Amino acid sequence: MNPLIPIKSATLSEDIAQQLTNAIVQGQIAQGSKISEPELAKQYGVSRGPLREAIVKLEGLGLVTRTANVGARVIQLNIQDMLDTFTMREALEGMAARLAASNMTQDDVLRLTHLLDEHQAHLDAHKDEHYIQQGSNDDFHLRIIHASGNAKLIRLLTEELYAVIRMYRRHTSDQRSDPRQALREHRAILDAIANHEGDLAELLMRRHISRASQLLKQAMEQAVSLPTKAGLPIHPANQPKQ
Amino acid sequence: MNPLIPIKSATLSEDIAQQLTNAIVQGQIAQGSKISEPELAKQYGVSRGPLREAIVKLEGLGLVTRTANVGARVIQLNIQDMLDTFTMREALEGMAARLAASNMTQDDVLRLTHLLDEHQAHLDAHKDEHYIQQGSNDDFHLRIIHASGNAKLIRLLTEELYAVIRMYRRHTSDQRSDPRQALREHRAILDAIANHEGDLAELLMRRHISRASQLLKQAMEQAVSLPTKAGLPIHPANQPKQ
DNA sequence: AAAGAGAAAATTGTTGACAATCAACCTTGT
DNA sequence: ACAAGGTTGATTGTCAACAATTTTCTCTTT
Repeated sequence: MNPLIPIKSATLSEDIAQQLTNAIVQGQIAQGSKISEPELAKQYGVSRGPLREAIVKLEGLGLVTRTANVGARVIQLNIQDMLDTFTMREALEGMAARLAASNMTQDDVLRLTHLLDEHQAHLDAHKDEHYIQQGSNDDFHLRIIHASGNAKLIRLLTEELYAVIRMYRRHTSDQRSDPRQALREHRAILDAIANHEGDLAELLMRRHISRASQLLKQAMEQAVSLPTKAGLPIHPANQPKQ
Repeated sequence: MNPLIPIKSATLSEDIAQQLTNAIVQGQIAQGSKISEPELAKQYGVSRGPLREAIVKLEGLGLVTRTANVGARVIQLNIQDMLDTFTMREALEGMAARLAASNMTQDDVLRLTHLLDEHQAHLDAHKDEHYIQQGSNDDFHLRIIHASGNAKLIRLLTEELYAVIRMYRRHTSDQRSDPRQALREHRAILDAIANHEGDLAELLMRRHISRASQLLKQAMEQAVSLPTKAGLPIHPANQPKQ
């Protein structure tokens, strides 16, 4: 289905890790399903060596769990884990906002303001399309994170945690999220940063993420009470255990 | 030098990862030195397969950096990375303290109080031996972290970050750290938790860690101005590049 | 003698085969 | 009929050899 498509990086194992990550985040490999090494190896046209390395990496990213002599399974999204993850995100992105308030120059702030203006314009033009907003929502957060100037923090948030976060957002079609409210909150955060008010920036970022987490929670609670949603097919053979 | 010693876990790769982690944290493998797959494989008496998996895991832990077709090197400790790491720790353990303030029962608090009393007694008995205090210092922090009840936070702090943190503490013999002061701060944090004052507990934990980070920074600044310290041997063949 | 190009050695990336473990099925006994 | 035990099949863990890339050394040239 996905036999060695586009991006060729230096090593096969990196490629596979990338592709597997995307496949899992986008739900092409169902959550809770088993990862069969021979099957995937054949599918991607590589041997089991690089594939195993990729799986080990995914385990580090928290996308799969491995048990010795049994194999790897894609994680099963659930409310508690989501809340736990977003609480961590609160702490980390809150700190990022605080640091950004110290680091960002007038120019940086101006560029971010323009970005938010674009979001506003885009919002006015396309009244309903929430999903496109998703990407720009990320944009703002990623900019703040990078503006923190903390290399370790950047790596943790953008390379290790974001895969799971995106997975949660993607699999729960949070239609209830209000892009205009989010934009207002973004502006408030940016204001605090522009005034170098680290405390306030952190507080606002935390509230912003906390609110998003509550919305996601409601969406997930509604989802479980509903029949299995489309887009989340569970193949009989891959069914989660127990 | 370390050919397959004690702990046998389910899989070779896990063993090796564990042993390599210890060897790096304890400085038996010098920072900045190259990791030779054939050499280590022979040393541990395994083939290169499991060894490579272990190295991939260590890369996830941030203990080594890998470059394609070149190999892995142990990280090189430096002040900036230390500060970045401890800033993250501030955010995360601060949040852990806040959560602990909500979660811990009267009994939990009592048990932790006893632990701190033991530390006090130990301190009174052995006036000077800082290094033993190190372990008990960890104890307190680990207890708080676990008391947070946030599984993701626990995993991140205790399994992914602590190796590097321990490495920083071990390699910079921070004799300037004052165990009694640390103990006082621990008591203050615990007080806040006992009173369910999340805000205060977070604030105090942050200050506590920030202070430790400043002390470490001073120790590292002093260390670099000194000749190569004993316990950090750099073999000619393993010398860091450039 | 120094610098650069080229060849040789060593190391990493990848593969396919073998060994060990687990899961499912079948058989057997009560 | 059901439970327990063993057997078969498949999957994971490990190994040793091959391919590709990098590094080192040597030889040539200026």
